[in-house]
Amino acid sequence: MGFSPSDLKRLDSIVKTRRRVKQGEQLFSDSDPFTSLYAIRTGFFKTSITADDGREQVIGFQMAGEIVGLDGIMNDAHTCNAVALEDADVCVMPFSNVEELSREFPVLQRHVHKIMSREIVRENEVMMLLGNMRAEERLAAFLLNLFQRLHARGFSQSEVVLRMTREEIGSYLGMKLETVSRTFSKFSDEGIIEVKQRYVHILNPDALKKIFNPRTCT
Amino acid sequence: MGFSPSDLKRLDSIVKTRRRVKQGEQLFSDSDPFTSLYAIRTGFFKTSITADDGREQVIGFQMAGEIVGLDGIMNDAHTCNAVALEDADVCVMPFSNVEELSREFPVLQRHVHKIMSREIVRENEVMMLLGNMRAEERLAAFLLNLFQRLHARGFSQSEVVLRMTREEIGSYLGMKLETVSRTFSKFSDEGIIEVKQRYVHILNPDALKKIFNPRTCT
DNA sequence: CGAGTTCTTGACAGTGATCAAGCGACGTGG
DNA sequence: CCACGTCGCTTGATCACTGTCAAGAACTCG
Repeated sequence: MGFSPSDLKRLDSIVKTRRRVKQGEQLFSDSDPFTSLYAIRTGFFKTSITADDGREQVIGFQMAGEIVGLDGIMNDAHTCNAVALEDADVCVMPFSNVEELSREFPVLQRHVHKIMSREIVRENEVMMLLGNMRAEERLAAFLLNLFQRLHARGFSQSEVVLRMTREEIGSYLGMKLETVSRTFSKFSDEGIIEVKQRYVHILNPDALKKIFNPRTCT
Repeated sequence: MGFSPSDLKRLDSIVKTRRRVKQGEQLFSDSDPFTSLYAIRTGFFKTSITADDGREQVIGFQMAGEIVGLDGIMNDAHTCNAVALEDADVCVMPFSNVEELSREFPVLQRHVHKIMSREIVRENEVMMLLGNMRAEERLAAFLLNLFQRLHARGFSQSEVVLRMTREEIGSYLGMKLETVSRTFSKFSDEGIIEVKQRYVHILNPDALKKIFNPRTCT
């Protein structure tokens, strides 16, 4: 990409610190001081915020290649929690280094901006889900998105063992765990998927797409 | 702030282009090429996305001092629409200039990052609203947020003439316009607010806070 | 002043929440 | 290796909140 060896060495310094996070452990939590962004190398995370009265809202599920911690930049303190849903390995990227190198390498600068913009656009889409869609549409969208991301990482596009509970899916999608369970069962009865606890097998992806977006997928 | 006159001149160049947007007109729309961020000088905007089947989701309402267009960075194309809800005046900030000057002035760079992070955090909060809250809580949160922002800009903290319709409020909050109207009426019956069409007068802000967050405001 | 838009309100219906019970899977320790 | 306890999942019955449909009132703007 046109970098000199010394450039590459400096760029590499950003990702040299690693941190392991065991399943169930927090990578960071609400009100922790913000120092770094984290690039997920392996593993699976959920991020969530907690209201004063204790209600939890899952903000997203993150997997290898994705970045967490962007929420902390604003106030130099994190505003959400990141918990590993399976043993994970992350690159710790001190944000001051990221900023320093961004000033030097426009390609990196652009990349950082795109990552933040992508997160904004992703959340816009979630708002559409939560504001306009019904339970079946939400779960269909969730499954399609999850499988698409897994497939991009070389996993099967039709089978998965979920890392999150029904309750966590429900929190993300703005519905109760019972409704998640019932909707899974409904899809199963209709032959669209096969479900057994955490195991999910997509039998008819087109049917899911049709549920997600009735108009365009006729 | 320690800038030389020539620095200031260059920084100023970022905000020299102005654009007027009349009520009802679009500042940009979905799939427009992305070139610039826009800083609102005066006026009031809504941003929204439209699903393939036509359903609209209002993403946010923006007022003086706020930045719109961040969604476009990701793909060099906008992914939402920005419509003026009252005559507006914006600074057009070509994003390539913003990036160039960010490389030169760390203070500006940090500022840009914070703006993007703030937008991410704001959307996290909206997800909490949409995923966990009931109609009354959503509307209370909406009013408190709106008045807080207006007050920070020197407007009354108790009276406002809304710029948006019931339908737009409903879209933002994930509820139907009738529910918005009924909830306004309910607050009015309870003596918490006075409403007449677009005019809203907060009589009892503490009651609103209690509705928004029952636990902490007892 | 009149047409069209926006808002309010009522009656009713439906989706999803709540409450409750039982089942299944998994892990730990005897 | 099996028994048991815990946690997560499924399913049923009922209920409440909000959506839908409808009509009329209030307001806005040409």
